[in-house]
Amino acid sequence: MIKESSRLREYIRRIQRRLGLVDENGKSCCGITLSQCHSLVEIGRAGAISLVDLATEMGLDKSTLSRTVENLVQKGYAIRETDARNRRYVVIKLTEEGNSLFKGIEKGMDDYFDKIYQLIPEGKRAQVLESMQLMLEAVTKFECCQ
Amino acid sequence: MIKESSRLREYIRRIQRRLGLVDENGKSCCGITLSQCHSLVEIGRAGAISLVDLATEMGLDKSTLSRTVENLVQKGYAIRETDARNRRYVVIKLTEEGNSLFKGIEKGMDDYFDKIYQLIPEGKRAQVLESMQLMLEAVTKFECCQ
DNA sequence: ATAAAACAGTTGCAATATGCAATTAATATT
DNA sequence: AATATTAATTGCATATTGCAACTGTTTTAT
Repeated sequence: MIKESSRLREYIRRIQRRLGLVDENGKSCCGITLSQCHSLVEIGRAGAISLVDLATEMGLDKSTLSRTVENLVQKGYAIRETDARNRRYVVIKLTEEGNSLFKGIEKGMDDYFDKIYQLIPEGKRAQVLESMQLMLEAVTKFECCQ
Repeated sequence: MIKESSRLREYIRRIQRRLGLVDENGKSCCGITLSQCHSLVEIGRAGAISLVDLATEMGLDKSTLSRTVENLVQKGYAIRETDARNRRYVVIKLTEEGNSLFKGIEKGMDDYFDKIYQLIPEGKRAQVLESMQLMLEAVTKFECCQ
């Protein structure tokens, strides 16, 4: 007999793998790498963000993000300005072009999740949604209280 | 009003991020890299596997896996033998030491998911489990039928 | 007020990961 | 028997990542 928590683990493992593939596919259409894509989306969501905040948000070293942002700037998708109120900070934003790329990525992901959602039996959708929320709460609780 | 599929997307996004952190922590205690850890677990689960099968299973190029396996061999966690029945193949297996590392990783992950499962309200656990299964079915269906 | 500490960001360095293409060796096909 | 296919390895190029050192800016402490 298999433990229920093991079943949970296995489901999540497989879902993660599938979603990883989606991520990979998304990459190829952007003309940017996956890391750059992730950074771009974070910047787009934030609107404007400093380097350390971006690094913290993404769980990566600031040096890594410094370079990734540099790449996005090179490609014309982002700009860096020094923060007038505190000149240690840079304010990272998307350019027009970066913003439309961001919107495109967001739309692509939304479309994907629309389709996924439709593939869940209609009578089960609300339950799945609630369950994902419960799942998120569980993993979040674990983080802070372990 | 936020679309339900967008809520789904956001939940999954955050869960993924949390689980990624777990993965990262798991890494540091192993003395091996995350990629090596993933490969080791795949080999451990398979018992014995060829390089191409491993690469296919993990969705990576066989050259990448060739090197990762080489690293695991170097560290004494895996062995490569040529398959007697078809000498083009190598049979990749874990050594004693690799196997106990594998078991340790599996145990760590199982313990983690046990705790997560306990953090889900008792009356909701069965529902969450069923929902994860439905979610997996949905993303799998999308893959094959899109 | 000035010296020291803390902080944000960048850059040099090293390790790892990854895919493609070419190569080698073994097996299957014609 | 010759050719094609397949499994694995290796050379090459690129990307990712973190740590540590360094610069410039702001905050804190004396």
